[in-house]
Amino acid sequence: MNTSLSRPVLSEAQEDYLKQILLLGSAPEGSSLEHTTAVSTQELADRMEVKPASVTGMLKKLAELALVEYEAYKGVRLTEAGYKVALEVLRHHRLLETYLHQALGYGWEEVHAEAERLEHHISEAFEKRIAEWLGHPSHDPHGDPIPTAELHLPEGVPTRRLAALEAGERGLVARVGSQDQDALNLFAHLGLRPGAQVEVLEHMPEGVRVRAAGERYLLPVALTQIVWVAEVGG
Amino acid sequence: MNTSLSRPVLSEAQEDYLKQILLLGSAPEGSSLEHTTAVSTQELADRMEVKPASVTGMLKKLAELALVEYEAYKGVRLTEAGYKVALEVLRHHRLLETYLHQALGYGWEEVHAEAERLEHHISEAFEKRIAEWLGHPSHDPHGDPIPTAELHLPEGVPTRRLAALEAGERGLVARVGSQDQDALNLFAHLGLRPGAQVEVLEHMPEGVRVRAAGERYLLPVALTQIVWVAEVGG
DNA sequence: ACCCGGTTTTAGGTATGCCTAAACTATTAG
DNA sequence: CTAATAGTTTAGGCATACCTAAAACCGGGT
Repeated sequence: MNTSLSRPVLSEAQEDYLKQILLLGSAPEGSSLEHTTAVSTQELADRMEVKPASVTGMLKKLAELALVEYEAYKGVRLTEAGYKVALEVLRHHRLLETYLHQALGYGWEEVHAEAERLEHHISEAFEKRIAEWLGHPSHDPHGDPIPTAELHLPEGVPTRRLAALEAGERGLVARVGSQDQDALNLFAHLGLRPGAQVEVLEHMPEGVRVRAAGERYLLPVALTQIVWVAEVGG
Repeated sequence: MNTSLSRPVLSEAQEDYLKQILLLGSAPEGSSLEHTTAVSTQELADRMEVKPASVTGMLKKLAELALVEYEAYKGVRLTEAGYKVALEVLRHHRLLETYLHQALGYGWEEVHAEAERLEHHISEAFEKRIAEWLGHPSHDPHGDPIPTAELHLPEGVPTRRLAALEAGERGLVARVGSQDQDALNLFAHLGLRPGAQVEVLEHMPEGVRVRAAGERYLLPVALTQIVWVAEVGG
């Protein structure tokens, strides 16, 4: 009954590369392999905190395994097989984040680092048990979609960046798309979490004045690019 | 607030060696560093499923880190520092086993493999949260004692091997001390789990006739050495 | 058309943790 | 007391996954 008979055993590093190629190559709301773009060596090197030369080496290895299509000087794309692996890793990650939050009381801003380490080490049995415990959730605590057991990414409701709201508009935080711990801590502190209501009060040169959790803040522009907002009634 | 400031970052392999040196060097009921015996290269090689040459190499490295005392041809012992690390790993392992059993519904015979992989990858925060969720348990699902947060091994009630009971004697299974999955599966199947009552019916050349969970079995001698039994009323 | 600077790749090196094969040590049997 | 044998260590290799330094590429601006 093992449905992933064909899955070769990959190293932690290899899984991480595939996951990052997926994340970097996907549009913020993209969901299928066809909608991904090629990812550069540099981008990967930055994200993985590794030198570009190391990335080149790994990409060659992944290309040999037919998990990516790689042409020198032109960036990488996932193959169908590589996409599957990336989604599996992403499913582990996001299920773990959700479980840590719901079952163990971690703050939504704390779950990333722990999940990052565990995602490569849990069995399919573990994945299944936490998914069942959670009732097969569709989104993690950051608002990111969790790939299904069949490895499809659920479509989300339409969202816009917080930066794109006009003064006076309100919305519900749908997703906080940051990997940066400091930014997450700040958002958590401000009560700007998925599910919360926000209102844009005013656009200023240094940022955006918003109201969230009953308080007003001036949010630097960079941070308003990271928060995705859905219609209030939607 | 980090209480383990001094703890150097060790590799997974190094942690595993330290753990096995502790387990192999401890008497079945032993609990302090003074009561441990030296462990041979061969024993370690067998347990870790690795060649003796590899063990020698690792022991040299651990000796340099002052985690073990090692003299060529004479086996290894843990130092105070190595003992601490080993207990920490053991605590992670046994807490995880307990958590998998209690919180996620794993069978007591299934938890070992999953815990084995996860023990090296959980944070102190994770350890703390599952310990709290479990109410700071003193024993894992196999009946093995869990080192406390302060890294002391709790004393157990006195136990004897099932093999040592006279015909007609009864007792409570206190501990099933096996790492072998097949043996565990068998015990689980027979209902011979920690907490269950057993009675020795008869000693025979090929094994011991016992009654457990209302049924009678002939248990091979080797397996009766693995099961530890406490007084019924004790 | 060409040059410059950033990006990417090549070449060569490190550390870990395992392997095999061969040399060595210790202990036990005769 | 020596010789066989079981246990151990040394020597030399391999794969992974990183690194630095230097060479190769490529696209934009003049």
